[in-house]
Amino acid sequence: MIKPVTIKDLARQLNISISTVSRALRNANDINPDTKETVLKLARELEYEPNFIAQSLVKKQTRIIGVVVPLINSNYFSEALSGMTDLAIEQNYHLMICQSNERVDLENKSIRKLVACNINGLLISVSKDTKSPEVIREAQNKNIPVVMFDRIIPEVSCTKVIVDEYEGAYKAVEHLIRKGCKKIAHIGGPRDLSVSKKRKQGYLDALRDYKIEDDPKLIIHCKSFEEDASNAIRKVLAESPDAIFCINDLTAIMAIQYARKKGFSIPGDIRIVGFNNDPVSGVVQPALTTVMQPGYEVGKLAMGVLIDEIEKKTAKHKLFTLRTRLVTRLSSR
Amino acid sequence: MIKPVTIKDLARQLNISISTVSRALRNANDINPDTKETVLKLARELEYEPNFIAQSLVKKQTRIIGVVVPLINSNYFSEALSGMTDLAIEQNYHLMICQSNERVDLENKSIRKLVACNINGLLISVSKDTKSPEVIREAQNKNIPVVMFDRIIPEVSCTKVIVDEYEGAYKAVEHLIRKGCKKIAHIGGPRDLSVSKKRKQGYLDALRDYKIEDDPKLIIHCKSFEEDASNAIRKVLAESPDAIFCINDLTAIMAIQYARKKGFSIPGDIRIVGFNNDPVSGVVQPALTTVMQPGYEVGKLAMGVLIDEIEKKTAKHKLFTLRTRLVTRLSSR
DNA sequence: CTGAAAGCGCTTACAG
DNA sequence: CTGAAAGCGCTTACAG
Repeated sequence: MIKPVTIKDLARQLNISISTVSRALRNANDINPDTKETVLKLARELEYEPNFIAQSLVKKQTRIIGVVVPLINSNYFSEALSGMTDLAIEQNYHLMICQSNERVDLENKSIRKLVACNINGLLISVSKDTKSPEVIREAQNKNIPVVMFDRIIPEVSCTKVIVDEYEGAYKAVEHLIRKGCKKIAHIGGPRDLSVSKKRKQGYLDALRDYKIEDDPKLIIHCKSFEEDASNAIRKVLAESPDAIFCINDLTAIMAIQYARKKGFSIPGDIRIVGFNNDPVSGVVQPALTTVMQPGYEVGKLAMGVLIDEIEKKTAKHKLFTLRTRLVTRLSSR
Repeated sequence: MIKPVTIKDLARQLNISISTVSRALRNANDINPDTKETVLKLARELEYEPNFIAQSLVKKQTRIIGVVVPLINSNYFSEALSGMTDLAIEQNYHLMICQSNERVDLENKSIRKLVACNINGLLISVSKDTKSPEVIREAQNKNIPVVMFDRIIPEVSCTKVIVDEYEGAYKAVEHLIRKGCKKIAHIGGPRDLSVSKKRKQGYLDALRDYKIEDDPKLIIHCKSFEEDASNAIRKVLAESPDAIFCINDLTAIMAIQYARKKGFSIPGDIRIVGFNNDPVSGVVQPALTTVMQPGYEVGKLAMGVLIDEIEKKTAKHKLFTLRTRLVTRLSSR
């Protein structure tokens, strides 16, 4: 094991003080150019590398940004992480990424660990069950800028970056209306999730704006995203709608398959629209019309505003809302 | 701005020395149980968190592990990252994740940055174009254990974790043969990628073992994964095969759709098998038979062996090969 | 069992 | 311009 070269080694060999070496290394202005040159030369020869940890300790600045997401392995979050990572490396920041696996306890543990690592900023998208802002506030109280994205909670006052789900849903339903649909059903998500509420509101408002009365029988909530969908689809089909706006692509695809099995043609008898623009939506038959959320951009923007807050020490606590894009495919033509 | 609680604060409030506080905190054995209890109680009350940076400096151990992947936003890699993250947090390690975006220069830049952060270990899956092991060796020369996974290169001597692609391909083709297929085509990937070679070899060996002669006209390589597929599919179909083994799921799905458009029934006329078990493979019509690669397990295992090397300072440079699983679905029934 | 002291590698007022 | 000194928050021999 070779011991790394330190400023002490340089100082000793040159017979000068470590303060001077330090100044030469970080290109201070109050130093004799010749001295500086000598130091730099030796540093190069010995392949001196400053110890990042020691620097962090004294400067109380690590350039590490902590990221907590519910899960890494999701198309949306991995896109967001991708955007964050690209910007971070460009700006010379380092990322520590944790996943909560949708568990509040692991989420809190991760945040605390990150804080203990002296992160300079925190980027977080909370788990489904996170209600309490306590641990995030702990971080803020330690003067760590926090930016929330996607899964935000109102209790935390900080800059937030989200996607305009409401508008996305509105556009999707408007599109169906313009195609001539009059009886548009909605398969929603868990009732109290903010995502579900916003998408449903977009649906309701689009109907209202086009003078279509909403019918409670056409609206079914799933208790979870995975389990209930087929049940919901069965119920909704019994009401013979001419279109279904689904909470996400997976649900929409299940709806398509169920409807086809029952002899309906898509989009002939029923038009179907999903949400997310999952890679899968482009390859199913028929290809699924869906609402694209700009995950990469969300990540990049969130990272950008966080870095701003870290460097300018400004905390405006703004809300950034990115727009969605309707991706029209065969399932609604 | 609240300054974080330090052991000094604890010591002052309890009127004992910082050495004692330190010992209580790290559960040393030469400490009075009562003293320890008091310290821990106060620590809990004040929400004391040890300063990682300070600990790292004195222990010369950061517990940070650097990870470099070609891209985060891929089903396979995000699964692997997920496995790594889960194990890392359990073992009290921290992850710094970078993506190379398949660019050798960014890959090298990331590795160097990670090394400057005093990472204790490096986990890497190289970009498509990485040929030279130089920068990885730089890390090894600084005594940083390196584990490669998935995209490995032979020039680096280190522990490696991969999936048995060969066997996966073999099993897929064997399955087709057992279904009675005699004329099995293969749409391969870029010719010189190790993935492509191994999967093709599995294909060839399965044919040979079952006394089916291979026919060069039934084997088409795509120059890239994205562009060439449709072209390849057209050519292959012209040879009227009774099955196609595709390099990945996306190609397989394109093949299914093209074949159906041409009036073939799947699996009636042609059986089709993909590779990866992408989430999409379960939802397309017909559902796609494919080879599942255990991404999460690869990540977890790679992290596990890396931590072993870090802690036990052993470097056996073993090769770990995880097995695939054939997921049989409608497209090959 | 406990405390005083040295030290991890670096930065930065403060004097000179 | 340069050096001595204090300090970042912690650990760990060493004495007692």
